[in-house]
Amino acid sequence: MSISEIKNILIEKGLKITPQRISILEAVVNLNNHPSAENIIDYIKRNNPNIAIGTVYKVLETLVENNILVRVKTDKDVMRYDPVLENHHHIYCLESDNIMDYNDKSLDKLLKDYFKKKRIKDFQIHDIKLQITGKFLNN
Amino acid sequence: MSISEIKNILIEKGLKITPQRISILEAVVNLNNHPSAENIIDYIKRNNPNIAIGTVYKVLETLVENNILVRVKTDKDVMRYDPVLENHHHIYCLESDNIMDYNDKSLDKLLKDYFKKKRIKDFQIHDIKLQITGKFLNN
DNA sequence: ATAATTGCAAAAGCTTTGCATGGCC
DNA sequence: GGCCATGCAAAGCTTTTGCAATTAT
Repeated sequence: MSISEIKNILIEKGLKITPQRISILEAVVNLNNHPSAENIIDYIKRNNPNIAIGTVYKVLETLVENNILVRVKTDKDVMRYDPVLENHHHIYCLESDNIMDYNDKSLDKLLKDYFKKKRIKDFQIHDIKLQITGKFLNN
Repeated sequence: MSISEIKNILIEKGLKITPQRISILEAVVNLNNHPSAENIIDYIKRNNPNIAIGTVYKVLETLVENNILVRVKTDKDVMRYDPVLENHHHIYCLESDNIMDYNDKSLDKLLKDYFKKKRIKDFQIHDIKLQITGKFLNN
């Protein structure tokens, strides 16, 4: 994702464009691995050593509020961040901190059809995400 | 769940039976709402004001290690705990911190059949949990 | 111009840790 | 009796907060 695409995302949401916001969003997209705040800070500091930790947290908060990122929680204790691209599921590795995206249109359709028929009482479903846990083979 | 059932769970796992472990496990089961450590401490202190916070965390750790409890992932920043009864899914309320259990055998079968046919490359699925988010109506 | 954002440092959670004391088997 | 669990308090981490200085529109 290019810088101008990132700028467009910010503009669309009516957010001011700042170098910090650009590099943070760029980091999350480029790291592409559901980074924690710490991962993001490390990544940015490689090229731009002057970014305040507080700023990173504030920017992440803003991006989550504006639906540009979502928080992903793991069994461990650190918050991780994911770009909102489209609805997708997550694969959690039992043996490492790896989180992989899982996209599967036909699964989504299956679930959609299933819950169209089978309603949950007094509940309006907004969305459904799968947490798939397991092991990667032969790595 | 009775105290003797709770004791049996501990015995089965070869864990020593202590009043603290019993009341913590009892709290998680009775609260029945995916309590946080804080919720558990509050609940226990009603009847037994002398329990150390550190102990609660240590016991929770032990219970998770022994597969008696699992940690529940939320977008917020607090860890919550859930008894391991059977595989079940979670309904997250968008408007409150409520997490509800969702059991659905036919859904489980659907998913099992689906992933029997559709494999994920180089990955062995251990289990699949749904995170259903949405709103409760007319409450 | 002015309203929003950043940087910095301090503080605020939640959770973990170390060690002496006490309790379970 | 021996070993494991508990209590307590301190420390550790991640995240949040307040405010002055800076920057984007």
